[in-house]
Amino acid sequence: MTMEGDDRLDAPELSILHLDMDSFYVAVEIVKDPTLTGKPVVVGGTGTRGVVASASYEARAFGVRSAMPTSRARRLCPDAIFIQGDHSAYGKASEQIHRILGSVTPVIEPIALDEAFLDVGPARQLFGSGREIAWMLRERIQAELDLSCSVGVSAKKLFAKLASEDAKPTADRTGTRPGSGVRVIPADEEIVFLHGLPVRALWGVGPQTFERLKRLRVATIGDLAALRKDLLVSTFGQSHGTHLHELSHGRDPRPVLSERGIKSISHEQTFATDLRDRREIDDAVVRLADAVAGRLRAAGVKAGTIQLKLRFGDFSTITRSAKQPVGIDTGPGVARIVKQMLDQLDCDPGVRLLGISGGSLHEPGEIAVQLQLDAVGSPLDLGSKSEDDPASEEDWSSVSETIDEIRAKFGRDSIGPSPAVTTPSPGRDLWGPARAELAKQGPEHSDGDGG
DNA sequence: TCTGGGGTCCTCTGCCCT
DNA sequence: TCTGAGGGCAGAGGACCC
Repeated sequence: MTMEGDDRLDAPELSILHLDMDSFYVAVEIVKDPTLTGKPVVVGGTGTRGVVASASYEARAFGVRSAMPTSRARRLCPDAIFIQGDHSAYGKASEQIHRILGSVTPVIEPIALDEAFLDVGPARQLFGSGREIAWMLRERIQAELDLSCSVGVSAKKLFAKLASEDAKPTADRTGTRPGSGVRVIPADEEIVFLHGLPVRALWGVGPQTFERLKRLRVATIGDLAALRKDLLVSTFGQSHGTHLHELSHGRDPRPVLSERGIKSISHEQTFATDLRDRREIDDAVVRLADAVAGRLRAAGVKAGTIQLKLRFGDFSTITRSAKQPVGIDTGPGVARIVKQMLDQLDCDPGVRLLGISGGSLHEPGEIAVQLQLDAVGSPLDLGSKSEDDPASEEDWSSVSETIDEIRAKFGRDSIGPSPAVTTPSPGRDLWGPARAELAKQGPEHSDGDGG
């Protein structure tokens, strides 16, 4: 089905697809409640400190954007319908989307719940050109899930990503306009397309880099390409400078990677009001540690490093991390390490956000324990076990297994350390302080399925 | 205007060792 | 024994992505 007179759009090298769902969270909410169709809808934290996770195009027409504080979104669009969000529903929709994608190619690189790169090179014989596969996927997702997406097609990830953005619907003060749905960028159009775009469109140019580029009088990617590589390297460092230089010239050799192992697992929570009482902070530590540990066990890994993140009332943020002699995957183990780090810090200014992350992940037994000649009094000295001894992690492991079994049967919040039971443990279905506010209302509002 | 949550990667800095 | 240079490593923080 080649478009007449333009075989370039079906060239065999155009096999990299970037699929991006259109205002995904809102779209899923509309499937759940079709009466929301055509209305300004905002998904995100509904508390005083939340931000917008996704906005319908009707809301975007009022200037509402992702990552915008919800308080501002409310001012811009007072009539918008604000929804806390239901991450489990988004996860299920994402699984269904990936099932459809997987029926076409096994080479899928998930970027987020609503976004993925695909290499459809091997699928061309069965399903046609990259452009034809893009339309087919788009139509199937619309027909089977009632969700809309935009697809970019190119020979490189860089252009596939920019093309999907170009194919998206748009919204501004003058109203909303549908996008093309699929955009193909053939090889001979790459540079013209690229150099006309604002430099902010480039992958890796965030607010900070954008400000520094502005000072170099760079507005478009074409302007960036005109700069010498050594200037970019001296301004942004070897890695980032080279990256910008290469991308600005359309060079992007990155393959679509279907296997991307997780490197860390984290949970963080912004509190409705800053915490000053150490007991309240410890309760939050226990909840977050329990959530992180649960996910570590679910992933079948242990953490070799535990990281603590604190954001204070003035928005200043610090991190502390501690390497562990033994892999950690239990809530009490994680909590003990974090509390030790907290003991060294001054929380008096008030803790706005607390985060816990497990890194240096490895399978149980993969690494292990760092051998020490002087084992007596070391973490390996099992003869001197105590609450604060990392070796007691072993004791908690069997308890944690039992907890996991009970949760599998009766729900996530059916059992856990007391702060995690009375307050829903952080999950992925609420944003921001709204969760904490909900938690304050009592256990009957727990988002688990009870027990 | 007032800034979420989850994750990755990079740079800088300080410490330790040779 | 002391000192400085340089490499390796880990911790902390920043920037970016969705």
